[in-house]
Order: sequence, then structure tokens, then C-alpha cells
Amino acid sequence: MKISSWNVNSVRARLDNIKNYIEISEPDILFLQEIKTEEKNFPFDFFKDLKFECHVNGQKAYNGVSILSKKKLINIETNIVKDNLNQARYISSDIKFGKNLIKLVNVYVPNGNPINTLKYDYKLNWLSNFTKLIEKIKKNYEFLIIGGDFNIIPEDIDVHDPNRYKNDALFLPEVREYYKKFIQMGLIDIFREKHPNTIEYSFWDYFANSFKRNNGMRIDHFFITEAIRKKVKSISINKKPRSKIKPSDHTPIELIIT
DNA sequence: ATGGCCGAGATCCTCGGA
Repeated sequence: MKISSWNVNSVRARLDNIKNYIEISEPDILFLQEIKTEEKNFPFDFFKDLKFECHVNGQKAYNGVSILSKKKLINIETNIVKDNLNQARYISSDIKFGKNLIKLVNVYVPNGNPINTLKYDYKLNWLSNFTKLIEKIKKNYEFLIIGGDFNIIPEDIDVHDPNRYKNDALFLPEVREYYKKFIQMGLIDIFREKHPNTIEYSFWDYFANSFKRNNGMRIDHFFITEAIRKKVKSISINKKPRSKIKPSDHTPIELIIT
């Protein structure tokens, strides 16, 4: 089973690219972030034609997450992270996998820039509440997969110019502390574990030929539990979609479990 | 040290992104 996670930077502006990706890469489950639409305007029929059922936590213009699946999903939950702004950043579901039940969590963590503003406070607060929720979920689910845009650069190796980002909301120590908390909790950054020394990125901004110059960062992640780790066949970042016409600024990360 | 570039949504500009 292939599970992909992709911040698409508007689902409606990205239909051709998403369809092309689905046809070539053939994910069974696709986590989308930044769909930038309300559920009532989500292209359900477009994805139904591609054999996906869609579950959507949307809002107008900003944020928004959805799970697309070729397999039946149960127990869909949205916005269960305590969030004083009530933004659409969380959707989860359960799926039967053999004799196990896997919890799938799709997340879009706030960006938090610029620092020294309410946006940064919101990010820290949101991460704190999200971490508490994951601690609770982890007690009930041995098989847990958390994927999404975490807006956290884990280490120097994960960004093209660490010095330039040392005061950035994606790289400040108190933000990276939440990455470490996930690890301490027993969750595994499966990309980094399988590729301990590889420099690979999941995001390149639209400015200044960033993609061509490979000025990117690794901020999209899959965290998994030990029980899932034993089932992992591969984990990779697929750079292709970022090279297309009218791309998202992020590219998909792909997890295969057997 | 600064500004690049996109998308959405309501006006020909702002906000948000990272």
C-alpha cells in the first residue's frame, strides 16, 4: 500500500498536476494539505473518476486538508486539535490493513512566520496541542502513521542554507524541539532513518529559481510507530511533480508498506 | 539587506505562504 503526502497549494489550481501524479505514481492513499477551498467546492467528482473517495476538512482560501483513498476509510475525524482560530489543519481516519487497524493522521502545521508575532505564538501553541493529541492517540493505536506538512526543518542537513534560516519559524530551536518530542515519544522520521545522510528536499519556494538551484528544505514528513516500521518497504521524496508546469511549491513524499 | 512568485478573493490590491 502506497501512502503519499503532498502540500498541493490549492487543490483546484492543481487538478491536472494531481491527476498526472496519481496516474504515474499510483498512490492508494493521498494526504493533501493546503487545499484552499471549502468542502462544498471540493472536486469530489474529479477524484471519484480516478477511483478515490475523498474526506475533506476545508475552509475558504486558506489551509484545508483532505484524505483521498482507493480503500474504504472509517472513523473520519477533523479539527480535534485544540485551536483558538479553528483553522482546517487536521484530518484523520482508520483503515483496516490485514488484521490490524491503522490510524492515519494528515496534518498541516502552521507556518509561524514572521517570528515575534501572534502567528509564531499560534504555531507554538498549535504544535503543543497537536503533540498532546498525538500522545493520546498513540496510547490507543499501535499502528500509527502521521504525514503532512510539519513546517519544521529538523536539522541543518534538511535546508540548503541553515544560517539563513536560523531565525526562521521553521528552524528555531523551540520549533525543532517539537520534532525532537515526536522522536522521544517513540515516533520515527522514517525518511531520515532510511536515508540517514541524504540531502533531499520536499519544498522549494517559487522565488529566484529556487528549484533549479535546489534551494529547498525538507519540511514534509512521515512519522510512524515501531509497529509500522516493520512493515515499511520504502520511503522516498518524488521530485518530479515540482518540475511540472504550474507546480505546487511542495512535492510528494511517498511511503510504501507491505 | 531585499525581493523574487503564486493562489484566493475581493477589487486592479491584500493577505498568506516558507
